[in-house]
Amino acid sequence: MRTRFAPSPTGSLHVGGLRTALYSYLMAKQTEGQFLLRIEDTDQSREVPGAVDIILRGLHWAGLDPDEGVVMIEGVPGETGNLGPYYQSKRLEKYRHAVDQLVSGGHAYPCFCTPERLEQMRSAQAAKHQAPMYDRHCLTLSFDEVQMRLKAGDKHVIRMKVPHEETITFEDDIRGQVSFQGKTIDDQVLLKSDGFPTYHLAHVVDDHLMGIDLVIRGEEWLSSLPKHLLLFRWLGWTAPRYAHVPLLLNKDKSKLSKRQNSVSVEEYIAKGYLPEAMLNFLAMLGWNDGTTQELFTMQELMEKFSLDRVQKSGAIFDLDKLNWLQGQWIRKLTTEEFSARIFPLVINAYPEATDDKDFAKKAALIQERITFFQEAPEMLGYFYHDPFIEKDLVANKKQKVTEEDVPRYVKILIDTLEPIDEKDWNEATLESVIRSAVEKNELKLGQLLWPLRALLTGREYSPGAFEVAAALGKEMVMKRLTAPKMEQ
RNA sequence: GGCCUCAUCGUCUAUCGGUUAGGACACCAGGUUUUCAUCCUGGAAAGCCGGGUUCGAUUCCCGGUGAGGCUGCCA
Repeated sequence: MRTRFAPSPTGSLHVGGLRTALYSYLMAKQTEGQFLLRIEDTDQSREVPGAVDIILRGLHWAGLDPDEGVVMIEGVPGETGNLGPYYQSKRLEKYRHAVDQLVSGGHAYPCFCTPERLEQMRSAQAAKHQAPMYDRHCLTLSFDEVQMRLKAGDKHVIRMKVPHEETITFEDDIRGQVSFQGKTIDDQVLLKSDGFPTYHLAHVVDDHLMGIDLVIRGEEWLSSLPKHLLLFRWLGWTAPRYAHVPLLLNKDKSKLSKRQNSVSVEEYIAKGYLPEAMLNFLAMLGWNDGTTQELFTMQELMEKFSLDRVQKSGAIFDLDKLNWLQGQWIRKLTTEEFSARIFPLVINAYPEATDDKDFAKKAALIQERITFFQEAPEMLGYFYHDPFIEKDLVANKKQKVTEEDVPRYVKILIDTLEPIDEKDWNEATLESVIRSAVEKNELKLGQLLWPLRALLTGREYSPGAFEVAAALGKEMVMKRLTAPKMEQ
């Protein structure tokens, strides 16, 4: 099966687009088919330089590299495949050819109406509570007049001539049977006056010529599907199958928008989301495998995904769930992977960490404690510089450590830890000696551990006291206990 | 306004006529040999409304209501 993703180069890759790309990719891969990328750059006014690069990089990040069409070649956007070009702006003659065929078949006609006239017409229709539709004014022009104006080079568009008496019925892979009455369908512009096609024409021509047999796209396209089907029929082509996926929604249930959400994949990449988490999240928004499984790898998605289990209603883009997934996937990384991922961030903040042979050990301590790699430097800072200790931090009511107790507890800690030999300095030893000190002094464990941890890290929360002390080494621990950098 | 689509906990969803309507996120409570996090246990939380079909409807049909999408020489 051949599927495609066909975004417009408007500057960013939309998460909704990434989801349809994912579904398309999965459908292609399940059947060992191809997943293509085509760039829909037919609106010159909306084009943004560098946009294709962004799209390609986003897809690559997600692991959805296209097999054919516009692809990254040695780091720059290029094209591969023999059904190109894969940029619509380079396919103008193909659209022109299709349009000629439609016009000569009587299914399309030139329209010379000015934007001003169209606007007037629409507001008049609105005033009468009528659906705004082209009134077919230019269809009343005589053959000779049309020829004359064409020859004179009058500005015009080509519109499709929708049969009003017909009802168009079709089968959508997600929604089932849907039908439209011809009289409610507008005579869509197919070719703009600048010679570029509109989406409708370009989609039909390209998806036919590129051999696409399943089109997966957002629900916002459902109402223009009858137009597309008409075009396929008039051109004598077999239409592909269609699957209109439910929309991604804002909290207020409107179509996911920039105003209310981060909608571009680049933003999520920058925030440090794992592609695994994003893909998992996107797959689950509107699809499930029928079991209670929540975590899916790309491999599992490839095996289990199916359109008939895709939801019909829109899904709110719930960041809480994404973040939970992110945490799950962070924890699934091996210690080595996790460590390698946070290393550059940490040495950027603490160059001292560069030569730290035990970095991976420290990294392991925080893997269960963070959701984003970016949190790592902050969580590891005290390993690389002596923290300032706020007075209020060491005394802690809940741990039954009063300000007056602190000196005594610290002394117990020093007396307990000092005798330990450097080579016995590890979590197990630390735990056992501190436990016996607790017993001997009739204290609660927290009464020693809280001040210890606080003095070592300077933080309200961190990995456990034993772990931190072990990782820090005896020298540093003793230094921080005996001469803490107190902050008043 | 017209056309189209959709409708189960706050959110994502399971259920293919018979269930104490299940799971997950979020939330609340408790536990997990100090904190935070993780993890575990428990709790609260849903079939939009009205008809019909049926022995029996969340499930099938109709109507209403609500929500969304489209209604551009944008995609």
